[in-house]
Amino acid sequence: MADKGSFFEDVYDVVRLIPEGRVTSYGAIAHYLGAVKSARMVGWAMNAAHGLDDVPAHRVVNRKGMLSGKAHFDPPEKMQQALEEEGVKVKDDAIQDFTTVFWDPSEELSV
DNA sequence: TTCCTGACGCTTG
DNA sequence: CCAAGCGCCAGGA
Repeated sequence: MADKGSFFEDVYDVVRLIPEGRVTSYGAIAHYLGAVKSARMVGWAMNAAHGLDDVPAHRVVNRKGMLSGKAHFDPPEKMQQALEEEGVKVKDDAIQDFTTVFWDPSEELSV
């Protein structure tokens, strides 16, 4: 968060702070960054995070809890697998108990 | 420099 | 209630 070279770095930082077994939505991250209307930018940032192994993109889903970006992973199935490994139940490319495992940066990071 | 596309989200029909 | 369209910001060609 200190060095904000680009909007992406901010996103990466927040995603990296996502605790294990928890997930968040693009909109939540965008909201935390102050770009509520730019949820798409968050997703875009994740696209650039492709080469970053420090960014657990598999913990980021859309507001419905669906693994929308699953198709963008190296092995698409790895996203669901990684989530289940952390204790997150996934069914039909959708996170179960999404509201329970949901992690809001604005709440946990207390702005 | 201009046009198009894109891991989303909300409002309206 | 379900489905479709529009809005937004930024990067790449």
